Amino acid sequence: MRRKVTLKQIAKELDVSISTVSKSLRNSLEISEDTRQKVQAFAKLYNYKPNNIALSLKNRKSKTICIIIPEIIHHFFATVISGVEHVANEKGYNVIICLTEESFDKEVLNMEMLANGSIDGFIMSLSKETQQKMDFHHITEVINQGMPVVMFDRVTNDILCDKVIIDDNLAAFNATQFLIDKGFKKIALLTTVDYVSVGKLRTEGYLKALKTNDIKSDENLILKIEDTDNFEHQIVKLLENNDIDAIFAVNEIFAVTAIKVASKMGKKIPEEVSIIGFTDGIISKYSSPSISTVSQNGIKMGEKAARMLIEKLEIEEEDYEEQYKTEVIETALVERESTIL
Amino acid sequence: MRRKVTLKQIAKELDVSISTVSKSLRNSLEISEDTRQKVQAFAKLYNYKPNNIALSLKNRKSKTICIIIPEIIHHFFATVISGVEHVANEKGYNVIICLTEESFDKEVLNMEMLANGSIDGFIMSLSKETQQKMDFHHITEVINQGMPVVMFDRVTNDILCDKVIIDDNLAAFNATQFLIDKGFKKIALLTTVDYVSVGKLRTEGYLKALKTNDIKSDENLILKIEDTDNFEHQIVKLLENNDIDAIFAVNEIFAVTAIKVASKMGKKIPEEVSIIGFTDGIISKYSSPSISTVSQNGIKMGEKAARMLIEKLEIEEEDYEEQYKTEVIETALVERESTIL
DNA sequence: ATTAGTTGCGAAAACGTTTTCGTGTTGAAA
DNA sequence: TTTCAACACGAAAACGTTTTCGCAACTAAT
Repeated sequence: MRRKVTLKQIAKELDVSISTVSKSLRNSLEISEDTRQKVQAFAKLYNYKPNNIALSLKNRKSKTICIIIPEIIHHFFATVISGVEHVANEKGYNVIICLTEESFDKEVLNMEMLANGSIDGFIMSLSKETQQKMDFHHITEVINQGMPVVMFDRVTNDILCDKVIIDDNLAAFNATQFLIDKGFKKIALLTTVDYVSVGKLRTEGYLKALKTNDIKSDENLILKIEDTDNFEHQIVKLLENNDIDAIFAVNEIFAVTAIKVASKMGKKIPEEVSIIGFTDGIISKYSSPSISTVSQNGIKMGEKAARMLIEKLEIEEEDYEEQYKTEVIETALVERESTIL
Repeated sequence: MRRKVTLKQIAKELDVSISTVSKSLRNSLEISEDTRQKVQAFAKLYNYKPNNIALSLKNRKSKTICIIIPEIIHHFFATVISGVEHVANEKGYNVIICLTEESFDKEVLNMEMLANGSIDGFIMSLSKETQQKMDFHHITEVINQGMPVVMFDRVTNDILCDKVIIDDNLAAFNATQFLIDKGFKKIALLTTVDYVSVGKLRTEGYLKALKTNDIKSDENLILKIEDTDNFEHQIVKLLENNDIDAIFAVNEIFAVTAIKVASKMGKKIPEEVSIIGFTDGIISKYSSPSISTVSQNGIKMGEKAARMLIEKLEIEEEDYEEQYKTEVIETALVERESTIL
């Protein structure tokens, strides 16, 4: 169990200075061919690798970025991480992940912990609690310190920074229009409470589609689910009390649960009720029937976010100009069994 | 956009030495009440936070651990991360994730990149390619440098280190026995190729259960799936050519695919074929019918692994004794619709 | 033989901490 | 008045790098 070898040790061993060793290893022309070879051979033998921490301190950058997400269990977030990791690796960056578990405090804590030199920038999606509180001081603070932040998916207009989103409103509009085009009129909406930014936007898209097609929206057909633990009975009620053609759900879980509930009530899918979901994850793919859905490409979002962040990081100080972009990732409608009659 | 304030700057501003500032902030008794208060007030005002990198360099530990997994998209691995993250956070550690995408080279690269001071220890699950190659030199090297490694799930006997596993053999035995107890005799097995350690163990458990119950194992009922992209037709053949009672699948994807295929062939589940899977993820839960499964608690595995690693990290050098444990996490059989007649 | 230019290397600073040790000042005891 | 503690603080080393600068020694040109 030998400890890692350092420049100092090599220098001592070969009876030269630390500078000489360092320069030799970086192939500096200052050093004679002879010494260079000697040092390099020795370094190779002892498997010398420069200490990253020391480099980080010297260069004042850690070549590490942090991605903060609410839950890793959600397939969508996992795909985003995957995209981030991919680009980061390619560019020589490491990725630290932090999970907020939808808690404001954990979000703040994580950012404060890491904003002290450990990382060069953040990629983040807001926790529910943060969105509810509308308290973004921790993010402002980090940005003020000159650390770039890229937000994705769950973003806020209150913060000026780069963002990667999908057009939730439009995607929801399209999904609803898709159902309308199939001839459905009584379309239910399973959505979240309004403070979840994407939920709200998707609800608006749904309403817009109805309006555009002169269909009166019906309060009774809209279910805003707050507690994601136990909402089956709410769906049961919705289906019992209304004569429904189709359902648009703003996420996979809502969609697949609707299928389960409807099936149990004896309603055939898609024959009696068509269903379309949001987020193209494994649930939609493997459900029976498989679920038509708005596909939001998490990998692409992650890749884009990472590219934007790293670009900001590698800009020279003097060339820096404060300018923020919001990139919109295309969504697509994936049709599967749940809407094919 | 002011840069982070350092001890040096505070010292200059207040016209004291760096030492005095440092000591004041750490409430050293050496410093007079007066100066202490002055410094602390100033530090608070400027929101001073010590630079983590500098601390890491000084203390020669980064308070960061790395988890290396093949794919984050797999729900099981995501749950493990979640467990690791939880414990790590609790103990004041950060978590870096690395994805190998089942590639040996990426696994080696990741470990080499981080083993140079960036992190204090590894938690890892082997990539498929590594298991196939049986080349573990990168892991040995890291361990020889005195860096603790904890392996989980996909482990190898060739490396001496702490491990967290489930008893794959026993769990598979139990699952098979469960089917046998229900009266099934023609039980098919959907498994992986043998070099995937857990696949092999589960296959052995299945075979043992058959043997124990004096059921002759039948080559034709065992499907070893290599290419996970396109194996539906193999399952179709299996079902067509054999009269099968039940299926034991070594993962969720195989299980849910079997259900889909069987349903399409007009076989009712569970009435005509019972199915039991492995890994209690969202697919099993939300599938229709929902899938009975061997639940391996990823969160617990992650937590355990993190605890073991951190314990090793915080042991004093002198008290260190080389001793490795292998912890076995309990599995449970979760019965759902796919086996309830 | 003096000067100028090259070559090869080392000293030292810097990144931001913590900590050990030393030192000057004060007040009290001898 | 001398001596000694106690007190309050600063200098410097250390963690492991990279890089700038300076300085010898040598070569070549005048």
